[in-house]
Amino acid sequence: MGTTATTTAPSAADLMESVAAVGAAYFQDFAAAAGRHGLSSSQAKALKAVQEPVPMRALAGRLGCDASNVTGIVDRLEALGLAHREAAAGDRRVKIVGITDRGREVLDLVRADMVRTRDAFASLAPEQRTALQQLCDHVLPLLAERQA
Amino acid sequence: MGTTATTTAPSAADLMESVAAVGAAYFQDFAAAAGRHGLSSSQAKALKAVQEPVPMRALAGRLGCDASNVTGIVDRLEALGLAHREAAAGDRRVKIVGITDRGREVLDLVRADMVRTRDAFASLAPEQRTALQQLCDHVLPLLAERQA
DNA sequence: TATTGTTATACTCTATAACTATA
DNA sequence: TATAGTTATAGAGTATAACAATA
Repeated sequence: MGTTATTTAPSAADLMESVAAVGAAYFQDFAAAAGRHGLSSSQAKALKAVQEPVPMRALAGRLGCDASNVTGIVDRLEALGLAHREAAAGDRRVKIVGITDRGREVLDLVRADMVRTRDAFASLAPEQRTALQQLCDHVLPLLAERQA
Repeated sequence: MGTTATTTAPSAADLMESVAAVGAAYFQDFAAAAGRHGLSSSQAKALKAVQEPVPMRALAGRLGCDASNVTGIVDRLEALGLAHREAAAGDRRVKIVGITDRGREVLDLVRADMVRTRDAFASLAPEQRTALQQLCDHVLPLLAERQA
């Protein structure tokens, strides 16, 4: 147990299960925190995605859903005073979605409210945090390859 | 760059962002693979959760949703011939959900179809896979603490 | 013609509350 | 009375197809 060589490396399939479990737990915490501040997880995800202004179409891409959904999601964020739409300068077809000051506040509250997640990662030693960050950085571009 | 000491360890907050990105990419791949086999991501998640028989109530707990939702989800899985309900032996109120042979087949097909994810994790060296597995094992019980 | 955003439609997921049948 | 599962209802997310305005 003291040496790393005694353990057999897990298969990619086993690793997928563990990462799935971590991802699921993360999103459960995220959704719960968002809910405590009156947001669905889709709304909170969208709010995160518009911290810099983004056209509706591009937002759909970031959220991984059809463009037609984004209309409703942004409608509700706008009704809550958390986001706003502006006509684009160059092309009058496109609308740019931005976050309001209140939106930024709520987003910070949601982040601050993810206690379980923060505690879990804070419990890692600095070298472990660095290692995990590097693993994420390695894996992410491969995972996020623009799918068909 | 050759020594680990030159890099400052990332904060818990930064790590959360990276892990969120990995988790989101994973679930996008999962949902796409499920969709190619005619399942919504909730249905696929439920199918994974009933590989060993589970009472309806417990399934709701695993899926992190209200018990009333599970009725519809299992209805649809049953209509597809992928799951089945049985009355419990001891308590006639509870129904046990199980997976069918066809359900297992479809689940395997979905897993096999997650090409991006498998490739991403397969690209890690054995020591990296071991390290990631250990980090998941450390973090998961803290993340998954039964929330209120 | 092609593209952006929207609308219309239909289905799924979701929670809340009320109901039933057991316990 | 308490619990397991269901049903009823309403709101939100989702994709597809069709549409208006603009390019």
